[in-house]
Amino acid sequence: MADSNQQTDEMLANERDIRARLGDHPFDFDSLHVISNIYRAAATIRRRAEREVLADYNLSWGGFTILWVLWIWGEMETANLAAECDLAKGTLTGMVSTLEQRGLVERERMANDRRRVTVSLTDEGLTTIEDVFPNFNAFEAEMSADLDTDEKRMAAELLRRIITRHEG
Amino acid sequence: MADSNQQTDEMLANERDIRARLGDHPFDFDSLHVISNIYRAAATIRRRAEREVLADYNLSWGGFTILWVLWIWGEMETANLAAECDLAKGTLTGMVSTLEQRGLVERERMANDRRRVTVSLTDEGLTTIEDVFPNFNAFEAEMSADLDTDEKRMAAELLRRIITRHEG
DNA sequence: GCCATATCGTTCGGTTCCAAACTATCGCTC
DNA sequence: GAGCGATAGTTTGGAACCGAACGATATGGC
Repeated sequence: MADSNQQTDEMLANERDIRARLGDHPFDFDSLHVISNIYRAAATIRRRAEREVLADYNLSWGGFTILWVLWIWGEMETANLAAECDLAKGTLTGMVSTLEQRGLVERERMANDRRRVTVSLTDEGLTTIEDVFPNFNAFEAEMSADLDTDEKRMAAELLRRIITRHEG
Repeated sequence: MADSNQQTDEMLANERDIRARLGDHPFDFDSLHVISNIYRAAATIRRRAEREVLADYNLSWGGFTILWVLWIWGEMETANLAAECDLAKGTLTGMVSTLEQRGLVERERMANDRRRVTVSLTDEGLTTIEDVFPNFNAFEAEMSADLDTDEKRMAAELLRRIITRHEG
């Protein structure tokens, strides 16, 4: 009992010390909150998407993204596909292999440059993404339902400024 | 050459088909762009943070987050720490073990309930996070440097609305 | 033509992460 | 006070992911 109180006292003292320590320095809390909220929102979105939408189709976030990009852009070289999906090329190789084994995409080595490989949707891949995407888009709408249209566009624009500054 | 043109033609035709297919349905592009930009921004931020800031201290994003949370909040039970770090509790176990082996945090089984475990910073963990955090915060500022203060607060608020709706 | 260099995709080793199964402990009920 | 749900942390199995090293192919200079 006395032990437990002592623990609590120590904890409170610790917290005061720590807050004082943080207060000492002119940290940039506005930047901190933007960055940490971006990360937390992304993690929440991904977990929920995989559980509530993609699990029904046995797709991971990355697998879905690959199908989506191939759907929008058509046949693509591996390097471009990796860039578009925002994945390391080594990561992409494995995931494309998985999708290929499941018959959703196919690889083809280019005739004029044998180093290059293109990836494209199979018929089954096409029907899959056509099936998944409406559900995924409904999920996206639900996730952002507390924002009105202007706010969504604002958020997208602010994020775009962060992304493009640091990718280009 | 004719082969290459044929490929290009096929690709263009594919793209037209696909765009037409997308155009057929009333998809919610505003929601789509918010969600995909959140995810892409988060991935960019994490990769750069790990490479440019955390690698010097041999910390992963998750490891850094644990140290940071313990710094701010002091000694915490495992379950609360997992929630605060936005990690599955099983994930936390492994990462705390790693940090413990490196002498940055320590575990203690609670006396009044032997199931519970508290985690806290060691002295070395404290000096580490005191050393890392200013650099990390500078990195956060750099990542969001194209946003002015109002825009940062706006972005943080919009993201908070997405997070809280779907975590609470 | 031939070697040096650059550029593809893949492979490899390691970490992060989750969900589900498991173990140990607690608290409640009879 | 013995059993039986509930709860806390750990273990397990597997996927995703990165960076670096690798092998194969193309290209340019000599």
